Amino acid sequence: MRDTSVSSKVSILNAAFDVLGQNPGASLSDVARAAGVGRATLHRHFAGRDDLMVALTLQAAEELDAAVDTAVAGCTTYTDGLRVALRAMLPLASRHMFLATDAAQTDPRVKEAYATQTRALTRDIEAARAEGTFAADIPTTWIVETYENLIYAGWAMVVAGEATPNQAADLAWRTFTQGLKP
Amino acid sequence: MRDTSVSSKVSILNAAFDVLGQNPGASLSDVARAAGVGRATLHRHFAGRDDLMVALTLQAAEELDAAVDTAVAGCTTYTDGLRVALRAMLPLASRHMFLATDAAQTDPRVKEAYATQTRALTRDIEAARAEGTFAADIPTTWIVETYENLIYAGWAMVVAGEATPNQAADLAWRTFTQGLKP
DNA sequence: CTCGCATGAGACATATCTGTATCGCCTGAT
DNA sequence: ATCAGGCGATACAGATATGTCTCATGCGAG
Repeated sequence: MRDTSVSSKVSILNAAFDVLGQNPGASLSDVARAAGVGRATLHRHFAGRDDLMVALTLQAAEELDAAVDTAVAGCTTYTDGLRVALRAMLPLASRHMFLATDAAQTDPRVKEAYATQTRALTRDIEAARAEGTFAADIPTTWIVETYENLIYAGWAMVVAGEATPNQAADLAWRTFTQGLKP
Repeated sequence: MRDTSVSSKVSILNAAFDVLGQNPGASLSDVARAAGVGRATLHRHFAGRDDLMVALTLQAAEELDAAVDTAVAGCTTYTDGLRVALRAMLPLASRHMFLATDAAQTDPRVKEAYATQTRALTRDIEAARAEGTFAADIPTTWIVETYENLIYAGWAMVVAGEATPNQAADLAWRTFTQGLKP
């Protein structure tokens, strides 16, 4: 078998991340054109829009897992793990948004991937809390919410050209722990 | 003139905030049904989807302005103004999102409303910075980004039933200024 | 060189959305 | 009571998206 099939499938997924990320209502024709493949080829690899959305979401989850796992490999504390995970996740923020999208949320695999992701983050935050990183009277759910939204904020800075990914990650982590006061 | 016309127009706008806020790709039939009016009536009040989006965005901007203006009336410092403005904006977060949507961004009135909103927030943050509220080495653009994202985070807490609007606003403001550390 | 297979282009049918027009009904004003 | 105007329901046409199928092409494996 030629390897063009896997190649075009990857092209479609990458183009779909771009096109559907910027405009979730874009047509599959737009996605196929952006991928440089025929519309029929897209339908050969994905049954339809829903199938494509599920594939995108699962790949986003996979990429996030891989990036975070690699990044936190050398960390000795959970707090430091959160710091480097934020740095690793920030450039993938636009893909991470697919996880939170309701679109493919009905698929059981997607639901499981999202739940696993949230559960892992919650667990690490609880562990970091035990290390004394967070105030005792702040709910864990708020910490999770803050963590994710600061990642988006950082990525917005990068997209706006106001910061490099690492600068944005440092700003986000500093704000996460200390806030903006002098 | 009977007042039913303004009534149904308001119904449509409110339903559109809900329906299109939750699913931007929803059809105008869905909006009309949620508003409890016929599809034809929707077209009588709004020329089409674009027109409706513009109306939603302008009303969101207007509501935000009014809420913030009322809230900050008695504030003596810009820093305190930011604090109470956050509290006032948080319950309107789902409508504020329409301002950031690219959908109606081509309309000049929408562009102006969005630019005015951002400019006012930037100005107030600069003024609060002069009051010593923010560290000198943090860019104003990042402060703006953080402010808006913490509002969304707070609203997410409210939607999830994890906090009341005021509790969420307090958490957001505390995180904004001091971060999450003990 | 020849064959297999994925692909691109395009035809085709179907479904949904959209915008417009029409008609009868009902409500509230006079 | 009468009347004007807003409304719901419905029909209709055009546009777009979607899913399926066919056919010729080109590239690589054997």
